[in-house]
Amino acid sequence: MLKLTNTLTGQKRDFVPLGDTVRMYVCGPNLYGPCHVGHALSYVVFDVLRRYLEYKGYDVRHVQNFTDIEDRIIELSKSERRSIGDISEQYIQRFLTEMEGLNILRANDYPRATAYIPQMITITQGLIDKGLAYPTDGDVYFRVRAFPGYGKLAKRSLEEMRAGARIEVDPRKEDPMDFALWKASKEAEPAWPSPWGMGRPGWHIECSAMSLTLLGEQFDIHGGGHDVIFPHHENEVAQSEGYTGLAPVVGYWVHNGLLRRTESDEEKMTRHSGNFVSLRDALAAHSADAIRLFLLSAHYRSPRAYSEEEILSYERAAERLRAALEPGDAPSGGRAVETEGYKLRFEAAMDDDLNTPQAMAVLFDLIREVNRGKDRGENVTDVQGLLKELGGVLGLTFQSKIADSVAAQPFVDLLVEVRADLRKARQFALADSIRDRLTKLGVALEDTPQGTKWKMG
RNA sequence: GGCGACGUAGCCAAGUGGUCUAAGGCGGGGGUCUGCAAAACCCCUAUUCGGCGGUUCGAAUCCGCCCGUCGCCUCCA
Repeated sequence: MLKLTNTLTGQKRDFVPLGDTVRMYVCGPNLYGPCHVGHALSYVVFDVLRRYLEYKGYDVRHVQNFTDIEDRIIELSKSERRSIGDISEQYIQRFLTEMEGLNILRANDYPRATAYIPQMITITQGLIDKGLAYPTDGDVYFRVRAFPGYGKLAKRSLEEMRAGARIEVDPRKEDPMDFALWKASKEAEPAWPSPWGMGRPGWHIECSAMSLTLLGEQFDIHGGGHDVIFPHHENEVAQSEGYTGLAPVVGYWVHNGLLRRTESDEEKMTRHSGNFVSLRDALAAHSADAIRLFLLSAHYRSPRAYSEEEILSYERAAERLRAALEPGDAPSGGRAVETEGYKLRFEAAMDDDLNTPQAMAVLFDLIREVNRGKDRGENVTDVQGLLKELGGVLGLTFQSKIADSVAAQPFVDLLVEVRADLRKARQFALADSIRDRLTKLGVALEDTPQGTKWKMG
């Protein structure tokens, strides 16, 4: 039985979906810039959650939003004199390419905020009607003190938050913690007609509108980074539960820990500070498997530091994984290796709030089992099958980053053949010299009883 | 200042009351195999879990204090 930690209750509990299909909403990116590895951590974590749910036999409906209307996109649009649609389209394409590069499964829906303006207006009006929101000068604010549970997700009282407020208080707000559902449009900004005049939505309302529309008034999982608990998700709870009168809106709030840029930096990655490693750069330098193994090597709720060196160490581990899946040359039908125990261990680890470090340990034990079986001349197809299946739950591709250069292939083959003749003639000095030179060029040779194998990378 | 996490080998990281003289990865050392390598396999690499006290028959795991680090407190995955 899968257990998940719910941020709202702070407790790890059995995962029981509300219906036949698991409904999962994951906070997606603001489209004002490229994604970084911190985003990748979050999306990989929820990709693994989805894959594991599907492995366990659930149907999963996975929705991830695109925020295409927000202060920063508007700023960018002004400074670059491009339309919001143009900018968001560019970053959506880049996002999808990078997700594919990381082997993250496509969500069932990628709703864009601007496509849900009518729903946001409906919810906003509904909250006004219930006395949970009030319009002022074309803005509409949520009235936090009218919502009794405000602060329950972030586990903070209104008093505590008011005391720590570090932003100048807008005098039109009834309470400093009241937040905008709708903002009156300023000059030269995108705007939509509403009962309160031309304007645009606040940031938080989009997720309420899209999740309620696409997943229903109550759904199973809502994911995102730890930094988005307050105010974003806190406000979403207030909006959604305030509007529908149903609680909880989300069965399991799941939040991943944040990624820092480096050990020495001691600061989380953020785009606005420029303190980040772009996902594109990471993908250019490393295989998807190495990046995924690195991101999954700590529990998803732990904060991490990005480390090239560490990813490189997982590059080697990923290479062992690939090698283990190469067919053994033992006659088929030999003694098969027992696999059931490994499968159970893997499931027990994943059931325990997605303990991916432990699940990875099972994978590495399986690799050893495969290699041992190969050495003994046993039939390892079953173990390899399990390794591939469980690795697949973690979204591993078993592909190396650098595809062997097709053009160079015949020349390498030629050198390897020449070297084989030299070895036969016991001309070892020359043979070794060829091997050394090839090694320096990035071609690794391996002499096996079946002949010499080589690979690039 | 308030709230919440965390501190385990050279590095990363699981484990949260007895099976822990602590998983797994990377790195390092030795061995088997090999013409020599590589890969693979085998063995070794924390009697100890930030420090000091306490609870308990028993603590890395619970409690208290201290030291250090991080996150949130309307930009944020």
